[in-house]
Amino acid sequence: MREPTFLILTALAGGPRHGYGIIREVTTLSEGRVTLLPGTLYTALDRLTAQGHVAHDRDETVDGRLRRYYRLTPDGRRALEVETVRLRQLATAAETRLGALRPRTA
Amino acid sequence: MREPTFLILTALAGGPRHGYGIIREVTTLSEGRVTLLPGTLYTALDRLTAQGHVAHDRDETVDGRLRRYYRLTPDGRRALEVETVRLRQLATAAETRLGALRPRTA
DNA sequence: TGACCATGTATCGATCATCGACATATGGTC
DNA sequence: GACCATATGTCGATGATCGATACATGGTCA
Repeated sequence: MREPTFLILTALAGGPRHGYGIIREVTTLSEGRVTLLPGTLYTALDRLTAQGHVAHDRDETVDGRLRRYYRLTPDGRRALEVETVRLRQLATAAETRLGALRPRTA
Repeated sequence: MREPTFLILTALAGGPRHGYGIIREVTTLSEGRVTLLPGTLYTALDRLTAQGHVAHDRDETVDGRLRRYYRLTPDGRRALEVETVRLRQLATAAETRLGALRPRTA
């Protein structure tokens, strides 16, 4: 799973959101580092829906504009949990090796 | 940066290694989860060398077999550090949202 | 009035790291 | 003689992401 997909699932872990809302949430939770492109988001949502990680929630119309909401499925939540553990293990493994060769300054 | 590339840099953060040594080291540090394929490893090493993240270290011949060693450059070390921080931030962001909706059992 | 921006969903070709299979060679074991 | 571990390398296919584009609404600003 790549970063944009991970961030989409993370955004939905905070509750159902519509596409554009996911884009803004991902910008926020990545601290401005990642700006989701429409092409990435909507193809990812289609793929995640087909995989059962995400489900269509409801449609709303606000000010004449459609909002299509998505939510994380129990399956998607599990996938995100597994992925989170993986990322933490990777970070720890790298930190161990980086730290071993570079003694602390203080 | 994707997982195989990250693991290659992490393996080299422990000191210079030759290709096959990297494959075994990656298997170890990923706890058996990732087995690097030759196609992934050697194209990645070429790419990382061109990017300046990795450099050719030395060649050895052991039992009639060539060993081509690579090492992490200061640039590669910095890239790995940046990437590690990124992974940790991603994991933390996800854990916050996962935890918020699923109260602790104890 | 017209330009521009934020909101909102959607498609499509290009890019590029990885995958999977294959090639080639040596040395040891069964 | 077959097979496996060691060791480096190429090549076509796959697939998520990128970048551009399209289209529609409502608000602001000149």
